[in-house]
Amino acid sequence: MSDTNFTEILKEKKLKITPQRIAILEELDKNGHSTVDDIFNRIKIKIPSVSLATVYKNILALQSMDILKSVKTPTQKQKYEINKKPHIHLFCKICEKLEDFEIDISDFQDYCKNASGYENIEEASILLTGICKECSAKKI
Amino acid sequence: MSDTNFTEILKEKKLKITPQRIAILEELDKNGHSTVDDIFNRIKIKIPSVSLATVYKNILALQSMDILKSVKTPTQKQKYEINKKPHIHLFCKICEKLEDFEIDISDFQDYCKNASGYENIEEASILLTGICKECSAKKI
DNA sequence: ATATGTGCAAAGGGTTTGCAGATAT
DNA sequence: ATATCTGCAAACCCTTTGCACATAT
Repeated sequence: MSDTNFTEILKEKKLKITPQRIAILEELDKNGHSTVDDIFNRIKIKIPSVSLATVYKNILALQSMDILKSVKTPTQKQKYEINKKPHIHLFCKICEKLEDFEIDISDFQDYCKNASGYENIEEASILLTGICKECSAKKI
Repeated sequence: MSDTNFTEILKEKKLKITPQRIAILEELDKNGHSTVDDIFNRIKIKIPSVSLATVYKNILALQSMDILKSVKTPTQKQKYEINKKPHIHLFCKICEKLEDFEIDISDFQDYCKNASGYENIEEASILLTGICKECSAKKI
Protein backbone atom coordinates (compact mmCIF):
# COMPACT_ATOMS: atom_id res chain seq x y z
CA MET A 1 0.00 0.00 0.00
CA SER A 2 1.46 3.37 -1.01
CA ASP A 3 1.13 6.92 0.25
CA THR A 4 -1.15 7.73 -2.61
CA ASN A 5 -3.58 5.16 -1.35
CA PHE A 6 -3.70 6.62 2.14
CA THR A 7 -4.26 10.03 0.61
CA GLU A 8 -7.16 8.60 -1.33
CA ILE A 9 -8.61 6.87 1.69
CA LEU A 10 -8.50 10.02 3.77
CA LYS A 11 -9.98 12.05 0.95
CA GLU A 12 -12.88 9.62 0.59
CA LYS A 13 -13.66 9.89 4.28
CA LYS A 14 -13.38 13.68 4.16
CA LEU A 15 -10.51 13.74 6.60
CA LYS A 16 -7.78 16.25 5.93
CA ILE A 17 -4.51 14.90 4.67
CA THR A 18 -1.83 15.74 7.20
CA PRO A 19 1.71 14.41 7.54
CA GLN A 20 0.79 13.03 10.98
CA ARG A 21 -2.05 10.94 9.59
CA ILE A 22 0.00 9.65 6.70
CA ALA A 23 2.77 8.73 9.13
CA ILE A 24 0.38 6.85 11.42
CA LEU A 25 -1.08 4.89 8.53
CA GLU A 26 2.34 4.14 7.06
CA GLU A 27 3.55 2.94 10.41
CA LEU A 28 0.59 0.62 10.88
CA ASP A 29 0.83 -0.61 7.33
CA LYS A 30 4.48 -1.45 7.80
CA ASN A 31 4.47 -2.88 11.32
CA GLY A 32 1.01 -4.28 11.80
CA HIS A 33 -0.59 -4.33 15.24
CA SER A 34 0.85 -1.49 17.27
CA THR A 35 0.13 0.23 20.52
CA VAL A 36 -0.29 3.99 20.72
CA ASP A 37 3.22 4.24 22.10
CA ASP A 38 4.65 2.13 19.30
CA ILE A 39 3.09 4.46 16.78
CA PHE A 40 4.12 7.59 18.65
CA ASN A 41 7.74 6.53 19.05
CA ARG A 42 8.12 5.45 15.45
CA ILE A 43 6.56 8.49 13.81
CA LYS A 44 8.51 10.84 16.07
CA ILE A 45 11.54 9.97 13.95
CA LYS A 46 9.92 11.47 10.88
CA ILE A 47 7.93 14.18 12.64
CA PRO A 48 9.78 15.14 15.83
CA SER A 49 7.18 17.72 16.79
CA VAL A 50 4.32 15.23 16.87
CA SER A 51 2.41 14.93 20.15
CA LEU A 52 0.86 11.94 21.85
CA ALA A 53 -2.46 13.77 21.91
CA THR A 54 -2.44 14.00 18.14
CA VAL A 55 -1.83 10.28 17.83
CA TYR A 56 -4.75 9.60 20.15
CA LYS A 57 -7.03 12.03 18.36
CA ASN A 58 -6.21 10.52 15.02
CA ILE A 59 -6.63 6.98 16.17
CA LEU A 60 -10.12 7.90 17.29
CA ALA A 61 -10.87 9.71 14.06
CA LEU A 62 -9.52 6.90 11.89
CA GLN A 63 -11.40 4.30 13.88
CA SER A 64 -14.69 6.12 13.61
CA MET A 65 -14.17 6.17 9.85
CA ASP A 66 -13.45 2.43 9.83
CA ILE A 67 -9.94 2.95 8.57
CA LEU A 68 -8.47 1.47 11.75
CA LYS A 69 -9.65 -1.26 14.07
CA SER A 70 -8.64 -2.01 17.62
CA VAL A 71 -7.45 -5.45 18.56
CA LYS A 72 -8.05 -6.85 22.02
CA THR A 73 -5.11 -8.94 23.11
CA PRO A 74 -4.53 -11.03 26.22
CA THR A 75 -1.80 -8.64 27.32
CA GLN A 76 -3.61 -5.55 28.42
CA LYS A 77 -2.35 -2.88 26.05
CA GLN A 78 -4.74 -1.94 23.33
CA LYS A 79 -3.39 -2.46 19.82
CA TYR A 80 -4.54 -1.03 16.51
CA GLU A 81 -4.43 -2.22 12.92
CA ILE A 82 -5.51 -1.04 9.53
CA ASN A 83 -8.97 -2.33 8.69
CA LYS A 84 -8.14 -4.63 5.82
CA LYS A 85 -9.66 -7.92 4.75
CA PRO A 86 -11.34 -10.06 7.41
CA HIS A 87 -9.04 -12.19 9.49
CA ILE A 88 -8.73 -13.69 12.91
CA HIS A 89 -5.85 -13.37 15.36
CA LEU A 90 -3.50 -15.99 16.67
CA PHE A 91 -1.62 -15.25 19.85
CA CYS A 92 1.41 -17.32 20.81
CA LYS A 93 1.46 -18.08 24.52
CA ILE A 94 5.23 -18.48 24.48
CA CYS A 95 6.59 -15.53 22.51
CA GLU A 96 3.42 -13.40 22.81
CA LYS A 97 3.45 -12.67 19.10
CA LEU A 98 0.15 -11.66 17.56
CA GLU A 99 -0.47 -12.88 14.03
CA ASP A 100 -3.13 -12.29 11.44
CA PHE A 101 -4.69 -15.39 9.99
CA GLU A 102 -6.90 -15.01 6.98
CA ILE A 103 -9.66 -17.57 6.89
CA ASP A 104 -13.21 -17.55 5.74
CA ILE A 105 -15.43 -17.64 8.79
CA SER A 106 -18.75 -17.26 6.99
CA ASP A 107 -19.77 -20.87 7.67
CA PHE A 108 -19.02 -20.42 11.34
CA GLN A 109 -20.94 -17.14 11.40
CA ASP A 110 -23.90 -18.71 9.64
CA TYR A 111 -23.96 -21.51 12.13
CA CYS A 112 -23.91 -19.04 15.02
CA LYS A 113 -26.60 -16.97 13.41
CA ASN A 114 -28.91 -19.95 13.02
CA ALA A 115 -28.25 -21.33 16.46
CA SER A 116 -28.53 -18.03 18.33
CA GLY A 117 -31.17 -16.08 16.45
CA TYR A 118 -28.84 -13.10 16.05
CA GLU A 119 -29.26 -11.16 12.84
CA ASN A 120 -26.68 -9.17 10.90
CA ILE A 121 -23.72 -10.95 12.35
CA GLU A 122 -21.05 -9.07 10.52
CA GLU A 123 -18.33 -8.07 12.89
CA ALA A 124 -16.27 -10.62 14.66
CA SER A 125 -13.31 -10.57 16.92
CA ILE A 126 -11.77 -13.98 17.09
CA LEU A 127 -8.55 -14.67 18.90
CA LEU A 128 -7.10 -18.10 19.49
CA THR A 129 -4.14 -18.71 21.72
CA GLY A 130 -1.71 -21.51 21.13
CA ILE A 131 1.93 -22.11 20.39
CA CYS A 132 3.32 -20.90 17.09
CA LYS A 133 5.39 -23.03 14.72
CA GLU A 134 8.67 -21.45 15.76
CA CYS A 135 8.08 -21.90 19.47
CA SER A 136 6.86 -25.47 18.95
CA ALA A 137 10.08 -26.23 17.10
CA LYS A 138 12.23 -24.73 19.87
CA LYS A 139 10.50 -26.77 22.56
CA ILE A 140 11.44 -30.13 21.06
CA MET B 1 -23.50 -22.67 42.32
CA SER B 2 -23.58 -22.28 46.08
CA ASP B 3 -21.39 -20.59 48.66
CA THR B 4 -19.97 -23.91 49.63
CA ASN B 5 -18.65 -24.33 46.15
CA PHE B 6 -16.88 -20.99 46.19
CA THR B 7 -15.40 -21.88 49.53
CA GLU B 8 -14.13 -25.11 48.03
CA ILE B 9 -12.72 -23.39 44.98
CA LEU B 10 -10.84 -20.85 47.07
CA LYS B 11 -9.55 -23.57 49.36
CA GLU B 12 -8.24 -25.59 46.42
CA LYS B 13 -6.36 -22.60 45.12
CA LYS B 14 -4.99 -21.81 48.56
CA LEU B 15 -6.67 -18.44 48.70
CA LYS B 16 -8.10 -17.38 52.02
CA ILE B 17 -11.84 -17.41 52.33
CA THR B 18 -12.99 -13.87 53.02
CA PRO B 19 -16.47 -12.36 52.88
CA GLN B 20 -15.23 -9.99 50.16
CA ARG B 21 -14.16 -12.84 47.89
CA ILE B 22 -17.34 -14.79 48.45
CA ALA B 23 -19.36 -11.68 47.68
CA ILE B 24 -17.44 -11.04 44.45
CA LEU B 25 -17.93 -14.60 43.27
CA GLU B 26 -21.60 -14.61 44.23
CA GLU B 27 -22.13 -11.38 42.40
CA LEU B 28 -20.47 -12.67 39.22
CA ASP B 29 -22.30 -15.96 39.48
CA LYS B 30 -25.61 -14.18 39.75
CA ASN B 31 -25.15 -11.36 37.27
CA GLY B 32 -22.66 -12.67 34.75
CA HIS B 33 -20.31 -10.30 32.98
CA SER B 34 -19.68 -7.33 35.23
CA THR B 35 -17.35 -4.41 35.34
CA VAL B 36 -15.31 -3.65 38.44
CA ASP B 37 -17.76 -0.90 39.30
CA ASP B 38 -20.72 -3.22 38.90
CA ILE B 39 -19.15 -5.63 41.34
CA PHE B 40 -18.11 -2.92 43.76
CA ASN B 41 -21.51 -1.26 43.86
CA ARG B 42 -23.40 -4.50 44.30
CA ILE B 43 -21.28 -6.00 47.04
CA LYS B 44 -21.22 -2.70 48.95
CA ILE B 45 -24.81 -3.49 49.90
CA LYS B 46 -23.69 -6.59 51.77
CA ILE B 47 -20.30 -5.29 52.89
CA PRO B 48 -20.51 -1.51 53.19
CA SER B 49 -16.89 -1.22 54.29
CA VAL B 50 -15.50 -2.86 51.15
CA SER B 51 -13.03 -0.83 49.13
CA LEU B 52 -12.49 -0.57 45.41
CA ALA B 53 -8.86 -1.54 45.92
CA THR B 54 -9.92 -4.82 47.45
CA VAL B 55 -12.14 -5.58 44.50
CA TYR B 56 -9.26 -4.88 42.12
CA LYS B 57 -6.81 -6.93 44.14
CA ASN B 58 -9.18 -9.86 44.29
CA ILE B 59 -10.00 -9.73 40.62
CA LEU B 60 -6.29 -10.00 39.90
CA ALA B 61 -5.85 -12.83 42.39
CA LEU B 62 -8.88 -14.74 41.12
CA GLN B 63 -7.81 -14.28 37.52
CA SER B 64 -4.32 -15.55 38.15
CA MET B 65 -5.86 -18.65 39.68
CA ASP B 66 -8.12 -19.12 36.65
CA ILE B 67 -11.25 -18.65 38.68
CA LEU B 68 -12.16 -15.53 36.74
CA LYS B 69 -11.67 -14.52 33.14
CA SER B 70 -11.74 -11.12 31.55
CA VAL B 71 -14.00 -10.49 28.59
CA LYS B 72 -12.99 -8.02 25.92
CA THR B 73 -16.00 -6.14 24.66
CA PRO B 74 -16.39 -3.52 21.94
CA THR B 75 -17.26 -0.93 24.57
CA GLN B 76 -14.11 -0.06 26.36
CA LYS B 77 -14.82 -1.15 29.91
CA GLN B 78 -13.26 -4.42 30.90
CA LYS B 79 -15.72 -7.05 32.10
CA TYR B 80 -15.14 -10.18 34.14
CA GLU B 81 -16.86 -13.53 34.40
CA ILE B 82 -16.45 -16.76 36.27
CA ASN B 83 -14.34 -19.20 34.29
CA LYS B 84 -16.96 -21.82 33.55
CA LYS B 85 -17.54 -24.03 30.52
CA PRO B 86 -16.27 -22.82 27.15
CA HIS B 87 -18.50 -20.41 25.33
CA ILE B 88 -18.36 -17.53 22.91
CA HIS B 89 -19.84 -14.08 23.30
CA LEU B 90 -22.53 -12.35 21.33
CA PHE B 91 -22.74 -8.59 21.49
CA CYS B 92 -25.86 -6.80 20.36
CA LYS B 93 -25.05 -3.64 18.45
CA ILE B 94 -28.38 -2.08 19.35
CA CYS B 95 -28.85 -2.71 23.07
CA GLU B 96 -25.17 -3.44 23.80
CA LYS B 97 -26.08 -6.57 25.70
CA LEU B 98 -23.37 -9.20 26.02
CA GLU B 99 -24.56 -12.80 25.95
CA ASP B 100 -22.89 -16.13 26.50
CA PHE B 101 -23.44 -18.65 23.76
CA GLU B 102 -22.39 -22.20 24.40
CA ILE B 103 -21.28 -23.94 21.27
CA ASP B 104 -18.70 -26.51 20.48
CA ILE B 105 -15.89 -24.82 18.63
CA SER B 106 -13.54 -27.80 18.47
CA ASP B 107 -14.06 -28.29 14.74
CA PHE B 108 -13.28 -24.65 14.14
CA GLN B 109 -10.22 -24.86 16.36
CA ASP B 110 -9.00 -28.00 14.61
CA TYR B 111 -9.38 -26.32 11.29
CA CYS B 112 -7.37 -23.33 12.49
CA LYS B 113 -4.74 -25.57 13.98
CA ASN B 114 -4.25 -27.46 10.73
CA ALA B 115 -4.27 -24.39 8.56
CA SER B 116 -1.96 -22.28 10.73
CA GLY B 117 0.46 -24.77 12.24
CA TYR B 118 -0.31 -23.54 15.76
CA GLU B 119 -0.17 -26.22 18.43
CA ASN B 120 -2.09 -26.43 21.69
CA ILE B 121 -4.88 -24.15 20.60
CA GLU B 122 -6.88 -24.26 23.75
CA GLU B 123 -7.92 -20.77 24.69
CA ALA B 124 -10.16 -18.75 22.53
CA SER B 125 -11.85 -15.44 22.77
CA ILE B 126 -14.59 -15.23 20.22
CA LEU B 127 -17.00 -12.36 20.04
CA LEU B 128 -19.54 -11.82 17.31
CA THR B 129 -21.56 -8.67 16.97
CA GLY B 130 -25.01 -8.63 15.54
CA ILE B 131 -28.57 -7.78 16.45
CA CYS B 132 -30.26 -9.86 19.12
CA LYS B 133 -33.72 -11.43 18.76
CA GLU B 134 -35.41 -8.78 20.88
CA CYS B 135 -33.91 -5.86 19.01
CA SER B 136 -34.64 -7.49 15.65
CA ALA B 137 -38.26 -7.83 16.69
CA LYS B 138 -38.48 -4.18 17.76
CA LYS B 139 -37.07 -2.94 14.49
CA ILE B 140 -39.82 -4.43 12.34
C1' DA C 1 -11.72 32.32 4.35
C1' DT C 2 -13.09 28.66 6.98
C1' DA C 3 -13.18 24.45 8.91
C1' DT C 4 -10.09 21.12 10.73
C1' DG C 5 -6.03 19.55 12.78
C1' DT C 6 -1.99 20.15 15.89
C1' DG C 7 0.61 20.64 20.19
C1' DC C 8 0.73 21.82 24.82
C1' DA C 9 -0.60 21.39 29.43
C1' DA C 10 -4.03 20.20 32.47
C1' DA C 11 -7.69 17.18 33.80
C1' DG C 12 -9.93 12.66 33.96
C1' DG C 13 -10.75 7.83 34.69
C1' DG C 14 -9.43 3.47 35.73
C1' DT C 15 -6.03 0.64 38.06
C1' DT C 16 -2.14 -0.29 41.13
C1' DT C 17 0.71 0.25 45.26
C1' DG C 18 2.52 0.89 50.11
C1' DC C 19 1.42 0.65 54.47
C1' DA C 20 -0.78 -0.16 59.06
C1' DG C 21 -4.27 -2.55 61.10
C1' DA C 22 -7.49 -6.65 60.81
C1' DT C 23 -8.58 -11.43 59.73
C1' DA C 24 -8.11 -16.35 58.37
C1' DT C 25 -5.64 -20.50 59.11
C1' DA D 1 1.55 -17.14 65.53
C1' DT D 2 1.93 -16.03 61.02
C1' DA D 3 0.90 -15.30 56.53
C1' DT D 4 -2.50 -13.15 54.01
C1' DC D 5 -6.07 -9.81 53.26
C1' DT D 6 -8.35 -5.34 53.81
C1' DG D 7 -9.05 -0.39 53.51
C1' DC D 8 -7.19 4.02 52.92
C1' DA D 9 -4.69 7.41 50.43
C1' DA D 10 -1.43 8.40 47.25
C1' DA D 11 0.68 7.30 43.05
C1' DC D 12 0.41 5.79 38.33
C1' DC D 13 -0.61 4.85 34.21
C1' DC D 14 -3.24 5.77 29.76
C1' DT D 15 -6.47 8.61 27.50
C1' DT D 16 -9.19 12.75 26.76
C1' DT D 17 -10.04 17.72 26.69
C1' DG D 18 -9.69 22.89 26.13
C1' DC D 19 -7.41 26.26 24.09
C1' DA D 20 -4.51 29.10 20.96
C1' DC D 21 -1.97 28.62 16.94
C1' DA D 22 -1.12 26.38 12.45
C1' DT D 23 -2.52 24.04 8.32
C1' DA D 24 -5.39 22.04 4.59
C1' DT D 25 -9.00 22.91 1.47
